[in-house]
Amino acid sequence: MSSTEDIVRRFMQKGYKITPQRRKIFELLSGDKSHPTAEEIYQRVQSAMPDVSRTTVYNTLRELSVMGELAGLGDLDASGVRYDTNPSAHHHLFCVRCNALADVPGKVEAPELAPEVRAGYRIEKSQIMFYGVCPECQNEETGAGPC
Amino acid sequence: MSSTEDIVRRFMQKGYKITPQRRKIFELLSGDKSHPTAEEIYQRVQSAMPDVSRTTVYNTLRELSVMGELAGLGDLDASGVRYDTNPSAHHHLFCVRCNALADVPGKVEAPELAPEVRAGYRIEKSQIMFYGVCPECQNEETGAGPC
DNA sequence: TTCCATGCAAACTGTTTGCAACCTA
DNA sequence: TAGGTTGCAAACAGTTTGCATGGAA
Repeated sequence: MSSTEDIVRRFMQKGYKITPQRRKIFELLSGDKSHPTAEEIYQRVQSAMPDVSRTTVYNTLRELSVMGELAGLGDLDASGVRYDTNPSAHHHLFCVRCNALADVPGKVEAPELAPEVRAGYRIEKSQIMFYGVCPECQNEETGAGPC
Repeated sequence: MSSTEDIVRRFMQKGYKITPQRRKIFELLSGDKSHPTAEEIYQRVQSAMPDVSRTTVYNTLRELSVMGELAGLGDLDASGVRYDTNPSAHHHLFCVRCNALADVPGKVEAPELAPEVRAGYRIEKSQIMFYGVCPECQNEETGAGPC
C-alpha cells in the first residue's frame, strides 16, 4: 500500500475527512504484508488507540477497498475477509498448516485458456492461489509439534 | 460428483446411515454443475421434500466435504460457501457480472514458481480463478440492460 | 433395541446499519 | 457552522451446536 501521507492526500481529494482514527488505520496498513482480517486490524488499532470502534475500522476498510487502495481476498480459512495491502495484480501463497498468506512477487503469468476450454467467457484477469507449506511450518515438521 | 448409488455405498461403508433426506441431497448434487451455496441446496431439497431442515443439509454437506465427495470453494461473492461437486483438480471461471461459476474442463497447468519467488514455500497444489464475463452476460451487454 | 440422524431453537461469528453526539474542514 | 464521522447497540446472514424426539440397521 502507499505511504500514510499518500493515502491521507487521496482521502482528502475524495472529500473524506481525516480523523485520528483513520490516520492510525492508514499507518498500520501501509507497510503491512500479512494480509490481516478486519478483526486483526481492529485489534492492532485497539492497542495503539483503545477507543476506536469496530464500526470505524470496518467503515474505513470498506472506503479503502472502494478507492482501490486495498483488495479484499475472500474467506480462505473461515476467519473472515482478509485484506491485501498490495492492490496490484499478483498471486498468492497460502500455508495449509498455519494459514499464513504471502504474495508471489513480480509478474507470473497465468496460462491462456484455449477457446474450447473457456466456456464462452471473456476473461479479464486471473488469480492463482498456490497451496503449500510455509518455511516456518516446514521447520516444525522436521522438529517439534504443530504451529 | 459420483452417482447417487456410489455415494450411498461409500456413506454406508463409513458407518453412516442412509436416510431419505440424505438420499435426496445426494440425488440433487450428483450431476449438478452449478456450484450452489448451502442455502441454494437447501431450497432445492425443500421443493422436493419440504420437511428437511437446514441442519440436515448443513450436516450432510459437511460430511460429504470430509469424505472428499465435495469441495468447499470459499466465499466468492459474500453469499456463503459454494460447493463444487467435482472434487478433482481443476480451475474455475467466475463471472464478475452475474457471479456464475463454471469449471475449466481438462488439465490446465499453473506455472511453476521459481525458487526466488516461492518465499520458501513447498507448493502442493494450485488453483486458478479466471475472472471475466460469461456468455449470457456478454449477450446482455450488447442487447438489453443488466442481468 | 441401539445408536445415529433429524429438526427445532438458540448460540455464534463476521459484518452492516440506525442514530445521537461529536469533530474536521 | 455544517455535514461527514464516530461509537454504541441492535440487526443481519451464514453456519454451528444442544438436546429431545424419531427412525435406520
